[in-house]
Parts: sequence; structure tokens; C-alpha cells
Amino acid sequence: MSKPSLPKGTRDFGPADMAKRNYIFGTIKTVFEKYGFMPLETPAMESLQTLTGKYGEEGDQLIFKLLNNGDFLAKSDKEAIAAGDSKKASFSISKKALRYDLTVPFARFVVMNRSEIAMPFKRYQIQPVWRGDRPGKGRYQEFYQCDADVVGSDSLLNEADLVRIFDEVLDSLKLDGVVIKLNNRKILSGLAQWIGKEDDLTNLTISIDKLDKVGVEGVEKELTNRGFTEAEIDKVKKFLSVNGSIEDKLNWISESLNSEEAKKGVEEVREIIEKVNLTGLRAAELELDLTLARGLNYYTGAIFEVIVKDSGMGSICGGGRYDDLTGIFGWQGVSGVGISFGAERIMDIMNERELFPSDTAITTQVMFVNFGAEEEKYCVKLAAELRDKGIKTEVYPEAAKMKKQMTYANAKNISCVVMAGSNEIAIGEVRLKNMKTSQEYPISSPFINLAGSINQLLAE
RNA sequence: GUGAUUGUAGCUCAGCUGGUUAGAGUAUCGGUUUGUGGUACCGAGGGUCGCGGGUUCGAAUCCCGUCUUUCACCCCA
Repeated sequence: MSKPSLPKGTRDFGPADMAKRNYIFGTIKTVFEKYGFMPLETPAMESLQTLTGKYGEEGDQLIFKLLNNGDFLAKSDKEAIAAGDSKKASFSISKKALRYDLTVPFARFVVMNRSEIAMPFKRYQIQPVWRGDRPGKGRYQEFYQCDADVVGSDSLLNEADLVRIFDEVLDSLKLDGVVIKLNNRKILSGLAQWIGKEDDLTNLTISIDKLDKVGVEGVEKELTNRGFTEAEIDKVKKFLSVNGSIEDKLNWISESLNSEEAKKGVEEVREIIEKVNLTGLRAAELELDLTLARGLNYYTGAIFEVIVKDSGMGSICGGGRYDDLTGIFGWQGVSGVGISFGAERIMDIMNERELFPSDTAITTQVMFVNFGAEEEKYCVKLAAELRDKGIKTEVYPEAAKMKKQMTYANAKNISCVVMAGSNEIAIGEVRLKNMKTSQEYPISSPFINLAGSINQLLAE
């Protein structure tokens, strides 16, 4: 019991991990800001009331609730406890909970600040969220989301910009084989109408969404289990088998589905693609994937998902348009569209492909060997000079054995070591050692020349 | 939430069907080398064998519970 440990599904981020995370987050942030998004942060905890009921039955159970401070038992709902009603009882002992995603706190923020916000409002938010889910590979109870949303604008220019953001971020990170998948919820509603199941859109989309995982037979089985008839399933299969160019697919839908809703979806897709094509994309491929459904029910228009070919990984980004984001907080009719980057998965792929530049790791560039009290004074002054010139510098803090100091420099991957002992100081020079090649150079007038020599050496 | 799986030194792992003082490699520290790291040799420290209970003369080893890890399903980022 004496050894400390982390709670399940959480991690520490050491200096090496932090360097990588900062690199990814920095890239995302830069691109978001380039497109006019502004930063927002909300508290780690929200009122339990704000969060419950927003994520469905299952989601509610995954919310981390915070116990009230003080004598919470005194004010607890004894009846509910006696009756074994955990859910009811929990409200009497918990008023706050950790945020479960960034979208609901954002909606809360928009509603609370509606008089001050200039619409359309574009914000981005990069913060951790918490879910009491069972952890697994690439799944944690605490993880970061990187969201960008636009609310208060129905224009499809927003969708096109978000597609460009996907492209620009992932291209900046040097990821190859990026495919941005696009679909429209209205097309899926049209499909549901066509087969006469407009009331059962949820079951339909959940089943279709699994296509790339379980294949056509799997989807067939899913639909059967969810109470679809053979005739209905045949229509779904026909829909799933449509292929060809984007234009071919869109034409098939307009002609075959005979649904106003679907036609509207087709028009939206055409317009988004047209607007994206005004500039084109740097590297990513834009694809119309009619089977893309995404589990989240609140999407009402465009939906996006981004994958990396040959990564063996699911989607790394997602997003879509939702009408009425703020309706749950009593402000109807505010439409929004947003995207989210899956930073952990992006990091996994980049690690696998070794895409992190070597200089992302933050380390000292120069270390001064400490020979004793007098020499130390000299080195501290010289080190200050180097720091003023932007060189990451440290003086070894004690006059330990040289071997120990060199081992430290080596372990920390410091590329230059400066030695200034009494002999060198007496004749007005220091020795600069290149740790990669073991070569040493005498530097005279170090207060003038040392920084230049180091920069030259670091540039090699 | 369901079914499996894992836990022994800082790290990676041995430890046969229960039997004295639980091992190795690596890392750390010290020395060979008191102004020179990444190689070599010598030596040292470091473990309530995940935690709790049970069976037994005796448990790292068997049984039960619990926590943690990993994997599939469910769901998701």
C-alpha cells in the first residue's frame, strides 16, 4: 500500500511526451487561429445538472461525479439510498461533475454569454475531458479533445473551412494518406424515408456505421437484429453498393431515393465540395462516403471523419453540423458546425512513423563543468551571456567528479560542454567540447566568441 | 457492463508438480581512471513476490476476494 500509483486510465506526461504533445497542440492551435477561431477555456467541473441527460443513458453513467464537501451524508436522500436507487441518491450527495466533452460546456457558455457574443461565434478549445469508461488501447479516463466550432451561421463556407483545417493541420504534421470522408445526415434520413423507416434512423445509422468493420453481412445481421425486414435490408444493400465518382453517387441518390430531404443533402454536399475546390486541398483526399454515419444523434447536416490510410487505426478526427446546439439550455434555433482532433491517436501514428522532428525534445544545449567555487563564479557569468543570446544553458550545480558531470551531460543529450578551469581562466580562454564527436576546441575571449562558436557547432 | 488475461528489484523478465537466505540482464551508486561521457573489468545498494483473507508444519507458487494491466464484445476520442 505504500507505493504510489495512478488511478486507472490516467497517465503522466514526462518531458519527452510533453514535447510531442506541445508540438501537435501548437500546430492545431496555429491553424485554428489562422482561420479566425478564438480560444476558450471552461472549468474542469460543471454543475451536475448541466451535464446529465446530454449524453444518453449510458453517457450519464460515465460522468465522473464529485462528492459534495462537508457532511454530505446529513443532507443525503436517505429514502433513495434505502431503496437502492443510486441514480436518485447521487443527486443528493453530488452537485458537481467533471466535464465529459467540450461541446456541452461550450453550449452552456454560448447561452450564458449570448448578449456579448458576436455571431457567428468561432471558438476553439483544447482541454482534457473525463469519462468513467473502461480503459483500453488508446482509450483513457482522462484525455484531451481539440475542438473548433462555429455557431450562429448556416453558411456552408464554414464546412468548407473546416475541411481545409483538417487538411492544413495534418499536412503540417507531415501525415501521409489522409482521407477526409464527407457525408450528410440528410441523405441518411432520405434513405430511411425511402425504405419506410424514417422513425428508426438511429438503428439504421448505428448499423450502417459498422460497415467497414463488419462488412455487408455484418450490417445485414445488425439490421435483422434491430427488426428490419428482408425487403428493407435489400434497399439498404442497394444503397451501400452505389459506387463510382462523387457525381455518380450524388446523381443516383437524387434519382433513386425520391426524397426531398435527400435531395437537400445532395445539394449541400455539392456546395461544400464546390467551396472546397475554390482553393483545393494541400494533400488530403476528399471523399464522399455514403456509409459514414457517426453515432452521435445530434448531427443534422454535414458529417466528417478523417482517417489515415494504412495506419491500422480508426478515425483520427470527426465532426459535423448540428442544428439547435443550445436548445437544451433554452435558446432555440442556433445552428453550429464543429470538428474535433483525436490528439492521442494522431500521436500514436506519428510515433509509429517517426514524424516528430528531432528538435521537438527540449533539452539543454550547453553545460558548464563545475570545477569549484571560483571557477563557478566565472561560469555563471559566462552562462548568463549565452542565455541572453537565446542558448539553453546550465552550469552543473556542484563540483562533482568530472566523470559524473560528463555522464550527466551525456544522459541528458546535451551536445556541447564548456570547460573553464583555473588554467583556462588564467590565460583567458575556455575549452568547448562537442559531445557527438568528442572534439575539443580552445576558445579565446569567450565573452565575445563563445556564443558564435556554439551556434556554429549546434548547426552542424 | 460481459468474457478472458496480467501483476516478482527503477525497467525487462526467470523462479519446474508448495520446501532453507527469491535470481538474471539492464539501470543506479562506488572503484580501476582525484580534468573528460557514450566501451571494458571489479564491487555495492535495492524486493512485506499488487493488496487482503484462507488452506498448510511451510505459500511468490494452491483457493477466494479486491485493485491494476492487456485483449475481445459494447460504446466511444
